[in-house]
Amino acid sequence: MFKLLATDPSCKARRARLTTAHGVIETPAFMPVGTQGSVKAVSPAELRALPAQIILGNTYHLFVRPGMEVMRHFGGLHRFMNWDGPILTDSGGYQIFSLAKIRKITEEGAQFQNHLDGTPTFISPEIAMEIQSSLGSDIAMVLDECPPYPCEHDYAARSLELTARWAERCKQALNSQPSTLNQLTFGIVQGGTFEDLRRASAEATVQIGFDGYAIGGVSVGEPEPEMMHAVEWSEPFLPNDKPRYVMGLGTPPQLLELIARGVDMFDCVLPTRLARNGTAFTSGGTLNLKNAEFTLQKGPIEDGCICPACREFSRGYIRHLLKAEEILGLRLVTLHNLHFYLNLMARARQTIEAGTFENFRRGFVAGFSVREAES
RNA sequence: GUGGCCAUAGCUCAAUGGUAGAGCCCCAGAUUGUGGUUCUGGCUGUUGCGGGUUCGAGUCCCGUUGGCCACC
Repeated sequence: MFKLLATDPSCKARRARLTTAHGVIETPAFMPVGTQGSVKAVSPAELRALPAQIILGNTYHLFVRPGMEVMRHFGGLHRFMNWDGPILTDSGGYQIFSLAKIRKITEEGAQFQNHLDGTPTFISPEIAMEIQSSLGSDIAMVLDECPPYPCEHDYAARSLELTARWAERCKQALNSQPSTLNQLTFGIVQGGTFEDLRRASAEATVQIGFDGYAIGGVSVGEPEPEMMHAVEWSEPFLPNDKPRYVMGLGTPPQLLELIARGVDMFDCVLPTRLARNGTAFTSGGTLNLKNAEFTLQKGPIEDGCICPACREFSRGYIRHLLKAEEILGLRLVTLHNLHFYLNLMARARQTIEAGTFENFRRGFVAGFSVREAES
């Protein structure tokens, strides 16, 4: 169930509410990534406190480890990891891109030599749906092929057609699985960086009919303008009354730019991954907290921030933890970065409701670049 | 006291008598449906000290200082 609550008068930004089996998601929403049944370095209790509304899991990764026998034994991913909120599971399509060296694509599906021990691992559209059903996913993603950048028009065209045929098979598989009645399923638009192919892919995916639509095949190495075009060329052909989800994005300014282009949902590893490498997000841009300039700084990562790291600890202490490779360091920066992303979405929701989103977006984007411009 | 081995970047160590290097540390940068990873740059030297041989010495010779080992 997806309900539009407000739209911005001067851009395509939407304020909406998506209802899933494990709860409601207020959009625009950011979804922390928990590939292996864990948002790296933080507990479900900490996620709830941030507050995260929904998290991601990954079909491919959970399929190879711990495997579906374990998952079914524990009654699904929610119970296994003790997260009772909504979970969206990526289908493994991205691994077709990221693990390109160890997989082969056929009409039937994707054959991997799994990345842990080389065991042959086959994921078809039907298997992807079955796995996500076993995981107890609230939002399942169809299996797609995510082609790399650059990608020739001809390959992108054949790829999106394969993705559409796989989407159709996912839909058929769902219809024969009564256990997935409470599960939402999203289709995925591909089409590379080509306007005609983005439209063709969007129309083909909408034709099949899903509970929501993702725009995939972005953040695969293309320049930012190409990425924005890929979204702009897909969005007009997606129904207004279904959620739109751009997969794998992005930086804080990118999220606001994409919200302005009509996107409702995001996931991205940047806040969690960069945190583990010592980079913190602030309204002025990113800080590499390992840098020597922070050694003696007593203030928080960001003034006024109410996250667990900023409430209690100084930049200098967190820098020390990071340099000393103390686990607490990357936990604190992860909590801060996730709070930053989630708070950014909360402010987007507030300003869309208030009709001031465009003003907020312009101000934030300008402020975020200040630091980069100075250096 | 005698004999032997050793001494090169902050650390651990390379370098036929022929432009003193590597790894780690340190200082920066990259990272977008996961990558605590990895990658890319950068800084760093009276080769313990003093002589000598040589066109040329980290390298060979003499002395000296310090460390380690063995033996009286």
